[in-house]
Amino acid sequence: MRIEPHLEALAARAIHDALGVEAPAILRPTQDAAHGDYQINGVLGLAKRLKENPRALAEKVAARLAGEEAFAACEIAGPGFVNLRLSDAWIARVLDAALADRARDGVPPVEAPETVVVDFSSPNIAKQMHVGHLRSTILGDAIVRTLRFAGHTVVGDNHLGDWGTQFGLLIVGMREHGSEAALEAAPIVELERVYRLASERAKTDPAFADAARAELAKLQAGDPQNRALWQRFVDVTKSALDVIYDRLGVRFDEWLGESAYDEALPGVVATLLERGIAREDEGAVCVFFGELEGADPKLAKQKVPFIVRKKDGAYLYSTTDIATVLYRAERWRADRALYVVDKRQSGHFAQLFEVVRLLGVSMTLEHVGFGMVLGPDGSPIKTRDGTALTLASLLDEAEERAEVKMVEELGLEPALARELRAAVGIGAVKYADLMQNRTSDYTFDWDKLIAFKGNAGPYVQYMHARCCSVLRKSGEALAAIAGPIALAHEAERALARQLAKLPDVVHAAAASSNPHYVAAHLYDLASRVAVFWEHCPVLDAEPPLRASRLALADLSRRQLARGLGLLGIDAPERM
RNA sequence: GCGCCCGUAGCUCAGUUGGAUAGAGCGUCGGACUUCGAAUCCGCAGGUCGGGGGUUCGAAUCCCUCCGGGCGCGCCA
Repeated sequence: MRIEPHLEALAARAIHDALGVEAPAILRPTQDAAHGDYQINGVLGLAKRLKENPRALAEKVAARLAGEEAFAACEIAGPGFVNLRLSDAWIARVLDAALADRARDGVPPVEAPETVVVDFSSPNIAKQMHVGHLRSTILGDAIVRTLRFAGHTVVGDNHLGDWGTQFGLLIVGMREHGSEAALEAAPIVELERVYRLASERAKTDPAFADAARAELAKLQAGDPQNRALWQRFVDVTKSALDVIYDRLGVRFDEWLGESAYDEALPGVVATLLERGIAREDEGAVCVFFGELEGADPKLAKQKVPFIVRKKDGAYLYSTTDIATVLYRAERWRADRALYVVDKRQSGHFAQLFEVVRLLGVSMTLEHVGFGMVLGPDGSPIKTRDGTALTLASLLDEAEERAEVKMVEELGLEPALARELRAAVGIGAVKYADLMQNRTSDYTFDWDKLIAFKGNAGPYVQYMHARCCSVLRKSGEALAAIAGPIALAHEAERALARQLAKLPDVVHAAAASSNPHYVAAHLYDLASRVAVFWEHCPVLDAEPPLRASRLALADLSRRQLARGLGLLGIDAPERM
C-alpha cells in the first residue's frame, strides 16, 4: 500500500473532524528522524486563515489522530507542526502484505490509468548513435518501465529521423562521393562519411545544394529509385541500431519514424491554412503567434514563426510533429505524450504544443527535457580526435573498465568478472545517468562512473547480490519465506521504514518522469541493508527472529531487483 | 535584441513544488574484519545556498534587481 495517501487522508479527516473545516493536510516525510516519520504542515496555513493559534489547532488535530493504529506517536512541535511516528507493528503488517504480494511487491497500480505515449531515443538514419542519444534512450526506457509498472498503458515509440533534408544530401552524396564497396562493408561509417562531405559541400556549392533539394523532392514524390536507396539507408541503420538497443536492453513498442507521417503532411498544412492558424510568408507557410487570438503571449512576443512548409514546398519536422500528435490522439487514444528530448529543444516544443492546442487537441503534451552530457572540462564530450564519441565505443569501454576493475581491485575470479562485465559496466553507465536530476547537465567521468563504492550502480547491485547470498545460505526456499516481520533493532526499524516507501517513490517517479527518485530510494535502501547486516545476524538468529530477518532480507532483495529493473539495470545474483 | 535554464561543502550532485538545525557521495583525516561477503560499516572536518532587496508565521525554493555561466531564436533536426 501507499503510505502517503493513506496518512494524508487520515490527516485531512482529522482536520475536518477536529476543526470543522476542509483543508489540505500537506503531509511530508520528515527530514530529521528526531521529528518522527511524517509531518503535517497544513495546520500552520489554516491557523493563519482562521486567525487562530496554530499550536492550539495542532493540538486538537494531534489528539484526533492519536487513536489511529498506524501511529506510535502524534505530537505537536515548533510553531504548529504535527509530527507522526509510525507504529512498528503497523509497518511490519504493511511489509508482511508486500512480502506476500509477489507480483507487485506491495505497489498498487494507479487509480486512474492513462494511455501514455513515450517518444524517446529517436536517432537519425545514416548516423551512428553517439553519446547525445544516451540520455534520451536510457531515460526514456526507465520512464516507460516505471509508467508501465505504475499501471499505465504505455506506447514506447522510436520516432526515427528517417525523413527530411538530409536524404537529399545523402542521395546526391552517395552518387558523387560514395563507395559501393564501403557501403557494403561498414554501412553506417560510409553513410556518415558521405553525409559529412555532402553537407560541407552544399554550403559552398549552390548547384550541389540544388541537386540535393531536387532529389529530396523526388524522394518525397515517390520516385522508385530514390525510394529504394532510402529504404536501403533505413534498413542498414536499423540493423546497427538493433545491436545497440540489444546491449542496452531497450525495447520499443513502435518504430514510427517521421516517414510514417509523410502522407498526412499536406493535409496538416491545408488544415492550418483553412483554420487561419497559418499563413503564407515569403513563400513559406508559417504560424505567427503574434497574429492569433488567444495564443500564448510569450510566443507572440518572441516573434519567431513556426514554419510548417518551406518555400520550396518541402515539409519540416514541425509538420511531421503535428501529424504525429494527431495520429497518437486518434490511433492510441492517448491521454498523454511525453517527449524525452534534449532541453535545448524546449522552444520548438513550446511552439508545437501551442499549435496543436490551437487545433483543439486535448491530449496532455509534455517535453521531458534533459541536460547535456559534458566532458571533464565542461565542454560537450568528444573523443581524443575531436569527433563525437559513439555510443558503441562508450559501452565497450564501460564493460572493459568494469571487468578490469573487478579483477584488479576486487580480486574477482576472471571468469566471473567476464560474466558480469556487461551487467556491471552498462548498469553503471545507466545508474550514473539516472541517479541525477535529468534537467541538469551531466558531467561524464569514468572514475565516478565505474565506481564500486558510494552512490553508484555496482554498490546497489552488490547489496542485492549479498541479499541473495544470505538467502541462499539460509537453506530456505524463497517461496517459503513469509515472515512475520517484527521490528526490534534500530537497524531493522530504519530498513523497514525505507522498504515501506517504495510504493510512494514509484508513483512519484512515474508522475513526474523522474527516475532519479527511484535511484535515490535504491541507494538509501542499499545503505540501510548494509547497516542491517552489520548489526543483525540473520542465519544464526533464533526461529521467530530468524524468520523476520529472512523476510526483511528477501523483501530487500526483491525491492532492489525491482527498482533496478525499473531503471533498466540488471541485478546479478552473485558478484 | 527577445526568450529559456543554471549558480548549494574542495569536486560531483540531492533538496518531494514554501516547512524545523540545508543533506548525500567522492576526496582528506581517524577508527572497526578469529563475525551470514570489509565492494562494507562508524566517526571528524568541510556552508554568508552567487550578492542585495522584497513577499510571510517560515525562503535554497516565490517576486524584483544586479553579478557570473550555459542554451535557443525563418525555411536543419
